[in-house]
Amino acid sequence: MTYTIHEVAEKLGISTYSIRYYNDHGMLPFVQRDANNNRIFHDTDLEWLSMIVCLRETGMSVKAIKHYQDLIQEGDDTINERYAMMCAQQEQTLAEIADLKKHLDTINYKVAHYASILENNEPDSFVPSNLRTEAVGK
Amino acid sequence: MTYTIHEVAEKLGISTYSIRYYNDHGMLPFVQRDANNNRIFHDTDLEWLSMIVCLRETGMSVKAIKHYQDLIQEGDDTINERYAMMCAQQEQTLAEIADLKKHLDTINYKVAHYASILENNEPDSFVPSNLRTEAVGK
DNA sequence: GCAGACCTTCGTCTAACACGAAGGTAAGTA
DNA sequence: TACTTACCTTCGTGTTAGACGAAGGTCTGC
Repeated sequence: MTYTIHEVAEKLGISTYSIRYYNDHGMLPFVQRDANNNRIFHDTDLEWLSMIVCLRETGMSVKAIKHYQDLIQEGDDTINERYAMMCAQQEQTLAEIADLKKHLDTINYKVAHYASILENNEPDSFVPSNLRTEAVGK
Repeated sequence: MTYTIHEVAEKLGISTYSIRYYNDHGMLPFVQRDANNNRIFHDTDLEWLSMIVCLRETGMSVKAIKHYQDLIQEGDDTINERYAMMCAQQEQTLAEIADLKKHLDTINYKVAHYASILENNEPDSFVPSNLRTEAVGK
């Protein structure tokens, strides 16, 4: 089973630009070409790509992902470093989720604030209207 | 109580570059200057900045934040649009948290995988060692 | 035998900063 | 007074991770 770059893009929810970018930067070294030089992707490539997407979306840089992939290719001696990388990524992702939840609270507050104004038909000028009261809404 | 740009940067965990960038792009229109033309920040500026940080970290573009701020300055007629913006942001943030949690599962799997290899002193070559088995680790 | 739909590579453009350089000002100190 | 240190400013370029258009090749269907 093989896929075109467009099929892969759709399957993984990323752009063809990104896929070429990853390929050009050595992050997909096994992608084959057909007689017309078109990239052809196998399921294993898809798996790798989805790992790349996972790492990118959790904030790992392209450079670091490339390094991680190089480590894998170097073999068993690099398992310690790979382990460290994934631990760091785990921690960072947990921290980001926590951050987002905090920010979500602020946004929830804003939504409720506006909803109550709209419901009660209370104009904002009910409260002295200036930017200050708007800013964080504590 | 006023603050220097460095104090604000430290307080909010962002760079002075970012603060100047936001200021230069009209997102902090009330920041005053001292006799030497240095920016001086008040608590209300801090509140605004922390709202900017919240929106940026939940993925709103600088341009959209500027627009939101313009809406606030335009007054009560824009509450509907502001409400819509915050609702969209709320939804997007919820989606991103969900995404991150999914990715975290994948990373957790990797961490456990490496941990078990290191604990049992099992070399990776125990399993036919190639990139494929590494990729997602399902 | 040509249009349309793909594909490629190449090159420029963008957002949101990051950072260095050049130069001004203020405070501490020898 | 002169000098150093430590800020600040503006200006301009560099970076990351793509997004996108243009030019041109190739396959397919009519």
